[in-house]
Amino acid sequence: MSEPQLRRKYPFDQIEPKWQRHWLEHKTFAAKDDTAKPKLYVLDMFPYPSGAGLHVGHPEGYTATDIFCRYKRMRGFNVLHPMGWDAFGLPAEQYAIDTGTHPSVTTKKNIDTFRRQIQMLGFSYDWDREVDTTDPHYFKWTQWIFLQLYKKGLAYEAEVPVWWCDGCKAVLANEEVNADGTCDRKGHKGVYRRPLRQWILRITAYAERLLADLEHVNWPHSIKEQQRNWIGRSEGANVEFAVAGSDLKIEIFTTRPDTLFGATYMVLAPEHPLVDKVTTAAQKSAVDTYRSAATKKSEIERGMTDKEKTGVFTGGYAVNPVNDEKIPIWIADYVMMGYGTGAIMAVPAHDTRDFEFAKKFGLEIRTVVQPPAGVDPHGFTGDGVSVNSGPITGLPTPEAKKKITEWLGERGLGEFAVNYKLRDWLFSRQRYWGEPIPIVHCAKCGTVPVPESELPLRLPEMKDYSPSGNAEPPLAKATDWVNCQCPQCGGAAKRETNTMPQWAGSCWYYLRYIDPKNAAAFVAKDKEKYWMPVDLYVGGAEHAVLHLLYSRFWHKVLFDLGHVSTPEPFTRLVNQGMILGEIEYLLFKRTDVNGAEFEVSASDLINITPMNAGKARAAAYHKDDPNRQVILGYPVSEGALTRTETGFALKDNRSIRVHMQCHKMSKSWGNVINPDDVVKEYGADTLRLYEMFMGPLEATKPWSMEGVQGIYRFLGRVWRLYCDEEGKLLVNDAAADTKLVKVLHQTIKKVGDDTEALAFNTAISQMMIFVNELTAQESRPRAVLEPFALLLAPYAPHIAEELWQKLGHTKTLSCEPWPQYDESLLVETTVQIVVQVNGKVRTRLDVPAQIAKEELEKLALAHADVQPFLTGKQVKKVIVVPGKLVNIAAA
RNA sequence: GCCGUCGUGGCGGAACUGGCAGACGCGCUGGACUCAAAAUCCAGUGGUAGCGAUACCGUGUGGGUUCGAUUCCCUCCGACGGCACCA
Repeated sequence: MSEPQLRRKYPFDQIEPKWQRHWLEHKTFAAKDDTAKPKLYVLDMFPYPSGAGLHVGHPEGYTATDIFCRYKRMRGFNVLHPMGWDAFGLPAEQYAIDTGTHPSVTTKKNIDTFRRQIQMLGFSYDWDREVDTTDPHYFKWTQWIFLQLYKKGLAYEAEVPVWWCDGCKAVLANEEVNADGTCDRKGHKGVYRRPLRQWILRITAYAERLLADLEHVNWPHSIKEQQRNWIGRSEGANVEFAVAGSDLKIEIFTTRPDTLFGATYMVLAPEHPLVDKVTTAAQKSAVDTYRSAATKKSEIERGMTDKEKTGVFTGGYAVNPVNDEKIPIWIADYVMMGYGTGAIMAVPAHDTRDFEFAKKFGLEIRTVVQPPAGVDPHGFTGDGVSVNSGPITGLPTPEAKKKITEWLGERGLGEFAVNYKLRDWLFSRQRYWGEPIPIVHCAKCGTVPVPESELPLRLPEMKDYSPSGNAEPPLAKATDWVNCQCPQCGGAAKRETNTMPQWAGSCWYYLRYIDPKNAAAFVAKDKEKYWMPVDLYVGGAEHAVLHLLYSRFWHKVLFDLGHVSTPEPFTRLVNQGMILGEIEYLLFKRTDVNGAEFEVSASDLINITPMNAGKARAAAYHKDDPNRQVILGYPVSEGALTRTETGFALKDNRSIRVHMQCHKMSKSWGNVINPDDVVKEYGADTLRLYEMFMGPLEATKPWSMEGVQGIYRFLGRVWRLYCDEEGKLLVNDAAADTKLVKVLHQTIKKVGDDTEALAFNTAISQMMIFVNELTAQESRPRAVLEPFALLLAPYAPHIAEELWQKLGHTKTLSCEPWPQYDESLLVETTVQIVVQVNGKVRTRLDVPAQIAKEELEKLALAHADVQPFLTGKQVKKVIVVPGKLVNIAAA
């Protein structure tokens, strides 16, 4: 591949560095805090500068926003488009532990690489606003915001069971634990619960607003839905059950208070504090055994074993407040301590879980909701009509809920309640490379915030950052740093040794860009007011519930404190889709007992599962093999294949079908495309344009090197429209013919409309149509080529600038106004009308655009190609859509 | 299991509020240029039948609404993403 250097179709290797330098030196894209122009704040999710460098996924979103920004500048907007680094985090620290290099050194190096790579793509960032979350001038304000939260009572310490990851030797947030019990960051398996003193942010206090305000943002439906699910609001009632023979009360939460009359037992979570008190002597050993087994399992393991329900009777009884019936109290691990009150009333007739449990343990199942006719009431969880339910008998479910809640309220037995799945945010990490939490622990004064005047609180220099493994953060070893004076009483005190999680710095970075050098405030009020909110935010969907929920939370706190002027930070959010590796073809082979290999047609396989072991890329079973012997699939080159009616098959043996697949780019799949290589071979403009041409921004799509070459050819053709092989200008002042002018104006309209709508792929195809049209012509009129350079500029800015300069302009085209199209030129004088008979196209008519309906109908009916389809039939109806078609309904 | 998104040629994908399905690109086929190749340019390219004009079929499946459905409604199938004993 790399031997004969591809002949340059145009000198991108000279043009691109030239213009990148020009833009940087002239600060072409510096945003001015200029209130006269309409503002536009376009934000990219800033990257974590990993050692691996830029990935082709990064430029996808960055190119999209860059095109939008460049376009909007030409439309007269004052655009803020910044970039920075989310640079705290584990990999740099891990690297430090492995090599002894200080994380700040690694971080700086990685940032330099990322900056170089990003600048090499010609993005129009305002580099004077670059931020770095590890810069003390930046994290000073991260710490400051933490103190505002602390002062508002939104940050607190607690000894709580937390997710501990043996692999990372650190606590994970709920959000960092995968559903299968592994760590989200590294996939480590040893993740379990352990109690630890933690800093926690009271995000639950904002649950209602975080949910409600989703109504007001223009975000993808799926992201909003994910946030709603994560917050998990549900309405119901808290109800108190007395414990029989004692003064104890057990509070439960239910979303179905209307089924209270069907409660035949109660379940406590094994960790519930009242378990000991309700357990009878006879049941004590059984309960203890069950409980210790349950605590050994993590909450995730419990969730995963979605098989048999388990539980133990405590021996105690509760009294159902609605009918004074005694019901047994059980403990079972299908009830979680972390949700609601950790206790439930069990209504086996109308709750799936309770139903299963009751069946297993032979507990009473009592129907209290009558389902619609024909539905089995046992295990019916939908809405119906209450039966056998005292005061609410006969009421439909929604009314029954309301009425019984009122009834409980009047008697002091319960009340309306709202519950959330959302838990408070575990905010501390037992690691070195993060923002120190600006808190001092004093024996006399307790927890004391570091005075704001002493911020930033820097990390101490350390030689050994390795975590001790016993949950003692590495900072504890920096005794000179830890031992300090209490800011309040002046006595001996110790600093907090936990650090903040990586999410902290990214919670507010979009605010710092607005005023990145301000030493007196995290952002000046007037500037904040001018630039906020962010008009467009583009990034990956993987941040749906983490970063995006956390930053909304912080923003709302800052809003309540009067520091920012908008309740939501990001007006519009767009997720760019993932770029997958190239499509590969797999040939499946089976080995028989003698070791001979047989090729197997993919059409005979089931359960084809991608895998990566040795050379094999997928595993499958033969559809007729009851023994399920594993058959492996190996990559095969496209050249060995041929097309058949049913798909791709081997050239040599057409009965052997191959399987097509593609997956996420990753080192292990060996399908990673490095942007550096693409830029070197084809140039940045090609990379930008290709990534936008692949498909809709939001879609997941596979990489194709041939597609890159197609774009490269296109840019070569663009270049040759303007100049010859020696670079001599071909453009002349000859008049453009009307057809060309028309295509130009169509292109101006479509590229403008599509860019506005972020439909970059179709904008590019329109530019291709324009170039194809012009290539077919002899003349090269300036009147169409000049505006075209401007249209191309947001997409392929380097080549556009160079051509603009060749056309004789001395200033950058970045500030030129966007070309205007002339509506009158787009109007067709004659149009082609489709004539259908019963919905099928039978002929086409070229007619004047203004033709009368009746005239058109007459022409259509009389047409020679139409007549044969009408003979022997009666015309029932004729539909005429002006400018489009005539449809004759005949029978 | 629940929630969400989506199924269009050989491939990536177009198609405004229901109105010519397959724009544009890739790939492939043929041609021009060349000693030859690369590059470039031109032409063709959903399937089936036919020399042909043309005809029939065709937007995951089955149905419905409509003069007309890739688009709207219902059923089922499949893919992807998220959540997962949340009371």
